[in-house]
Amino acid sequence: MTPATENQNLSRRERQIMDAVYRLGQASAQEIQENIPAPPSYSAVRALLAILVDKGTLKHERDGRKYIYKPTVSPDRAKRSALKRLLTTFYDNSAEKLVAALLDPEDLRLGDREIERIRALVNAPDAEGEK
Amino acid sequence: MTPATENQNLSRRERQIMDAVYRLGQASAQEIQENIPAPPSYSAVRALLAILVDKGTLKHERDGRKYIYKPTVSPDRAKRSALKRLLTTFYDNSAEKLVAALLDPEDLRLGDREIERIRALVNAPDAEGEK
DNA sequence: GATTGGCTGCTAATTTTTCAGCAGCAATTC
DNA sequence: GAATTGCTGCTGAAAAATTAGCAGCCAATC
Repeated sequence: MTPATENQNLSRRERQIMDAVYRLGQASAQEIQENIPAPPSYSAVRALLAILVDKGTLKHERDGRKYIYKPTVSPDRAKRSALKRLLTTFYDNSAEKLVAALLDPEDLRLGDREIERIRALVNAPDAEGEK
Repeated sequence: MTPATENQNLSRRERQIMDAVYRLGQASAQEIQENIPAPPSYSAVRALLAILVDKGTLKHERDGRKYIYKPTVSPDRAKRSALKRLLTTFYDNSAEKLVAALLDPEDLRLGDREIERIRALVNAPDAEGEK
């Protein structure tokens, strides 16, 4: 009876919608539609949203006359879960490999600033007391 | 005309199978079945595999009498793509935030060893020449 | 107070996904 | 050389996902 932490069982469209919501933090049906690659009709989006609310992965609040949708799982938990999944699927559960990829200019092009900030982060004496 | 880099259009089962293949590097139908959470019948797995080969996201090679399945997209490209997706969906496109999450003991519990290696990696003078 | 705009809830139908079963084939075992 | 084992290819059917359309409601506008 795992709660909504179960991301695995979402359909393609459902997943797209969840991604959009996570990206936006929260959003109206219309905003969500605008944030999906090749979006279906507005009405289809709303149908999917209703399904997701029913499944318990999204909740909605009234904002004036419209609904604003938010994930039921806290962004933090969702991030953590996605990060772990990435690690196990692609990086052999090695944080080191992931960081290496992050630094690899073939992969991403980080600015010197960003690298500097990462360096500071990692070198901080309390690399575990943080947050 | 993006090639098989397009991960987005896979169904739930297809996605599960691809994840298993990426995790394993390469695998037989049977191994794949064993690596899926609540797997369908062997025969269903093979049906899905055939679809994926047809879609061009997997290729197979004979190994003796059986097939070994591999992604058509190189693991490197797949990793990069997944990493970027994680960044944009959950970390606001900030590598720094991602590293912070990596170091956060709430998220992962990295060993001191691992942290040390990451530190070395980041501090390497050629934080961009690295491969 | 009638009209318009933007949103909801619901429904039915099409399309896609998912599944299991069957026949065939080659190697291995007896 | 017959039987067994483990795999492939194919097919039809059930289940799930995806879609668009319609009616209703509330508030703002004229």
